[in-house]
Amino acid sequence: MAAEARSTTSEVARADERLRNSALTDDLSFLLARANALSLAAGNAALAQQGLRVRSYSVLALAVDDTRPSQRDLATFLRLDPSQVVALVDDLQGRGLVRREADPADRRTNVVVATAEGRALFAAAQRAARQAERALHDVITPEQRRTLGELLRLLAFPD
Amino acid sequence: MAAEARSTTSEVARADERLRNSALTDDLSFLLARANALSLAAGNAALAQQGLRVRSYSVLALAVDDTRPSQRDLATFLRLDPSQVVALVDDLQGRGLVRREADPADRRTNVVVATAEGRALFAAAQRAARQAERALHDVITPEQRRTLGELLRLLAFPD
DNA sequence: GCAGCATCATTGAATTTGTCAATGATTGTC
DNA sequence: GACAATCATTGACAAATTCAATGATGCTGC
Repeated sequence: MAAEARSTTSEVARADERLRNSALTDDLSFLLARANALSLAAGNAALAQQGLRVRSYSVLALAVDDTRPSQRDLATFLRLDPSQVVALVDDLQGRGLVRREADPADRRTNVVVATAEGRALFAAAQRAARQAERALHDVITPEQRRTLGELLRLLAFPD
Repeated sequence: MAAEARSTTSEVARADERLRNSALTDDLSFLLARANALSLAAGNAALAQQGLRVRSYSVLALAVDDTRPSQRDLATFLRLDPSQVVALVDDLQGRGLVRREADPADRRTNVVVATAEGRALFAAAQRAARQAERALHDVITPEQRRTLGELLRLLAFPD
């Protein structure tokens, strides 16, 4: 019979309930971190079928655009160390998804561009990513999604 | 004498500008990730003076509350692997900031509670964290901050 | 022109974070 | 009282983060 165990489903739920009333829950940073963790997990799961992770997907996305970013540009924009970009581009290039092209204007830099295969894979990956994102975000209305995007953009790109 | 180099300040800014118009910028997941990266960096910097990181700060925050969470509760709530919680609590306990207490109702679990020192340190850390957060978030109005909090809560705790 | 400083990509190392499997102690179930 | 499940813990490994050093190239000022 034992005293009511705290590990019962209802008890665990109650513990979670209690924690949700903690001070942390008013902390934008915490909410940001938790929402991001969920989003990242869902994204990685959705992209796994294309052999991508959120990281490499982001690099590929920028390579697919006609922006011709240098590796430095990618590092700055994605908030990565330049050495991480080397590894990411190495991987994508090794799979024939992107190319490093010489920049005629500056021979120090590599411009990263997607190959045809890269574009094709990205198209499929984007569909998977969008679907996963939609599933995650259908707890809020499209209107709220727009608002959220605007607010996050302000935080993510404070000028 | 050399064609206009792309590494000029204005050129880098232009590259960044171009990237900001990329498809990624419409991606809530990406914005979430970037905003979180900034927030995390600022948080860790602010908490460094107390010898804390965002991680350990979060654990301490929940231990300071009178919620008496088990380590499993902390893992679930913070989306950490239970083994990570072990390391975090080990560290905090080693510094005398928290205690593991036996749960009379279930001898398998440890309840994590803050010591007096832990509470004192947390108070200082919270001030530092709030100040850093304020600096980060003063690009949006208090009203927007409230809205953002509500929306993030929906994403972070989808029930 | 060229000397000195800055920037880019790259390598390598150290640290932190994320993920998983296995284990002993305990608990709940039947 | 046997059996499955849960908790904390350990250990191993992959991924991500951070930092310093380096060779090639570009820029600045003289």
